Amino acid sequence: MTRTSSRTQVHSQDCGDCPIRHRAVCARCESDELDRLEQIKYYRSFEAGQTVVWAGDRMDFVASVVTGIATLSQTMEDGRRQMVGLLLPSDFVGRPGRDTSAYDVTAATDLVMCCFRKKPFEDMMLNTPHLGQRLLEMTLDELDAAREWMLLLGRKTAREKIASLVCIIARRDASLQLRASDGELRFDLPLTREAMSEYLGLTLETVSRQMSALRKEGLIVTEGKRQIVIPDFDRLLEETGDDSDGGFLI
Amino acid sequence: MTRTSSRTQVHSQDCGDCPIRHRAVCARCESDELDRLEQIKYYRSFEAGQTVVWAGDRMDFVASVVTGIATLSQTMEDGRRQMVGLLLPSDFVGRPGRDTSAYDVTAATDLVMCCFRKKPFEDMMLNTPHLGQRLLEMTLDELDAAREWMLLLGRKTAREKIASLVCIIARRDASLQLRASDGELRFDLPLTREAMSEYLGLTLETVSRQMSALRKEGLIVTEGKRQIVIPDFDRLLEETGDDSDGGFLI
DNA sequence: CATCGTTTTTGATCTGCATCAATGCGGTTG
DNA sequence: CAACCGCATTGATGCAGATCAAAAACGATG
Repeated sequence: MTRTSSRTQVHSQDCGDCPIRHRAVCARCESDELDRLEQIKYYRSFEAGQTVVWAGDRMDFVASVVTGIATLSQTMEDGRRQMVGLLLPSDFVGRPGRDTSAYDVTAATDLVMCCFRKKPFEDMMLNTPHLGQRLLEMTLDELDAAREWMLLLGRKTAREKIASLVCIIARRDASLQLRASDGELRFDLPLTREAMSEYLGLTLETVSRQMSALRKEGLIVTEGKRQIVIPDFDRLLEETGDDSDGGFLI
Repeated sequence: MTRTSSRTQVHSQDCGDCPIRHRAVCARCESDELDRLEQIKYYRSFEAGQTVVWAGDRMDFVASVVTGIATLSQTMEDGRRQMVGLLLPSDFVGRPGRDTSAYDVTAATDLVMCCFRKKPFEDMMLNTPHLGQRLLEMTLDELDAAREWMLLLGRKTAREKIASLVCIIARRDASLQLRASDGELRFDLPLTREAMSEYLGLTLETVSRQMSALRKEGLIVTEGKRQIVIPDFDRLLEETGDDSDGGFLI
């Protein structure tokens, strides 16, 4: 299966404070529309751990992540939590046409979001076709990501889940990072063990144990608090259970 | 959390052979666009068990389910399978802007699909805003469903998974079925134990055992091959682990 | 109606991950 | 520097669901 997700291709052209992430598309929008966007946008900052909105709360804006990481999570009555969205810079939050959040939105790291009041944003969508088209494309990408995630949750072992997550972060982060000549890959893993466990449908103890196992086997190296080095990306990939081709790497 | 999914509201207005499912929206499209749609559409039938397309295969059409049930599945190298989409009549298949299928598409029951050659369909999307808007809305609904599904896969027990699936099918099917006066709900469960296990991330043995357990406790009654009766829907709902309000029932 | 293939049920056993519990490790604060 | 806090690691044990295996139910077919 060759999965040429447009997510990856677009990523290198991101513009953090553009609501629709893809500079090439924005440039095609009429300039007065862009001006109007400028007028209705504002920034909000959050500290790591803070909640942006709770599931069920009124949410009268849509937004895109400028810097940091936000998560979407669902919680069951008894407290069991499952992350259902991981938002990196340039990712979009919020659903046009709905006025309450369906998920807890949380700042996993210090976070800056670029917000747009929802009503004006929706109005603009009506007469700016590119906006809707771009949003559709992004939503389809997210749906693909969600389905990949479902395979992970439903069928992968703990070890495969961990390897997959590390590879996913590495891929999404790597465009911004340097890659050493020998294929070594160095980047930040900005999630706590607990956040990782919520992403993977595991307990944090299992996450910790499996991280230790991968470390002992030399598949990953941890440097300091959150910095991670992957000496051989392809070898780690083999632990994910995914198709070896994968369609695209980095 | 009140989840007023537009999926449910729209459902009662479905038109099976309309590509975009919602008659009220279609009616707003200019009639010559509708005519052109008519010209490029054609029907395909499949028997239960047949594969519509394999992951990675060329897919030069988009389609909507007319009758029957189709599934989207991902397969790992060693054969582990996870269902990632369950398509009932009026649901949409295929991604504009991608020419290979990312998933195995399979007929879970006898199936009729209404297909549109992709190129003309994409052309038409460009100058029929409503088409894109409707598609965006449907994709957002699917994303919400996928995220609900992720919670099920990552955090629910086998028992909760089974109860959830039965309730999901009951809800989606129920609009077409009769509901007895005493709150009893009778409908078809058109999935094999294996298909259920692929949906839920379980083995078919576990599915069978948990179905038996629910049957013994009187939460469900099976009549003949695939007919299911839920004597008390609310009581079954309590077994799903979901918020008791749920936002919307049936 | 007997036979056969498919699907489902049930049983016995095993195991991967959860659970419960304690210890370690920086980083921050008084 | 000591005390403390949040986070991570490691250990001991239990259990839900997987696995392996067999029998039963059901429908189709000659």
